[in-house]
Amino acid sequence: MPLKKRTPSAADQILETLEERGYRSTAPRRTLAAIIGSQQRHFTAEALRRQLPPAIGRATVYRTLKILVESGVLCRVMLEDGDLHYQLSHRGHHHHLLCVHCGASQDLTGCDIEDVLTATSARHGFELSGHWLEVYGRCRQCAQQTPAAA
Amino acid sequence: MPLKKRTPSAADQILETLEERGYRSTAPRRTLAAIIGSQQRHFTAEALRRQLPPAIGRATVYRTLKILVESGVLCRVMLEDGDLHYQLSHRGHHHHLLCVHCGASQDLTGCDIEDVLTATSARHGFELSGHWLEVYGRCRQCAQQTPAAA
DNA sequence: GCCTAAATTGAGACTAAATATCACTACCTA
DNA sequence: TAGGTAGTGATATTTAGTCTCAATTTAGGC
Repeated sequence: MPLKKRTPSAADQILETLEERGYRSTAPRRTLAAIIGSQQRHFTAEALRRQLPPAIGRATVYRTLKILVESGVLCRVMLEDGDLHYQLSHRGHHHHLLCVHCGASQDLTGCDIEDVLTATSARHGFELSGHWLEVYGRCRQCAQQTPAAA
Repeated sequence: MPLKKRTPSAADQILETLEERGYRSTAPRRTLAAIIGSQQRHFTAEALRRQLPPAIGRATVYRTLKILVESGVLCRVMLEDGDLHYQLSHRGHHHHLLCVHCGASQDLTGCDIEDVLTATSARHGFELSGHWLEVYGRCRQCAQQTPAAA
């Protein structure tokens, strides 16, 4: 890839991806990109909207989120309570280790779960086409801070 | 399996579990149990409600479903499109193989996924507490009927 | 810079799923 | 069979999201 003057911010990268995909660069999208790029955690659509200037309509938020998920910029995270959140994706198929204590999330890639799944499904005569996995627990830090029970 | 005087119906088993847990046997619950016991597939709360006499209020349906999930009678199934369904649980922690073609679901137990998960999480310093896995694909029958593509 | 077609936007109506409230009712045990 | 309590259901409300459509904005050719 070509050398850039400075490391592109997350927001820049988001806008770039949209452009590559033929989406126009608009003011609302630039705002969205900036706010999304600044998120430290996974977030819900509504939580995001609350951080946005009210001039940006609900429809735009949901439309943009959908586009960003399709484009691989964001991925959807299902919390233990069924809440659907979003977070910046680090590309490719992966799963999340979600800390139920502090809310941090860590990507889980290159693991052998896929293989196990394929094999197990085959045993059941199933032709695997996809799966959804979320793993809940406590991250290293939280586990240390609150030793045994919750 | 042991021979019983008569096999208790699914509905009976549901009511029994509720009683064990200290819930009262009421007319609405008996109706619910009968209908739930007769389901051939996973179902949504609203689909269930449509099969119920309209005299049974929405609140009762949702309340009862919640109780039944807590009691382990039902388990929640997340469909690929994000729809939350319920189905009779065969006890214990398990996952589902969901056929995206015919909607059938098959339990996935005694597989080695848990071990892989535990090991992988540990590598990340994670203390695993739970996970959610749904597997999508096509069951043996559907795979045979529609050979290659969808 | 100007112009236009096409993409995008946002207000707001609408839907669907689910929860909350609360007066009333039915259960069941003493 | 009386009475305290669990349970119920009508209804309002919340939440999360989609849809519509007129008005606006953008990209790109001139």
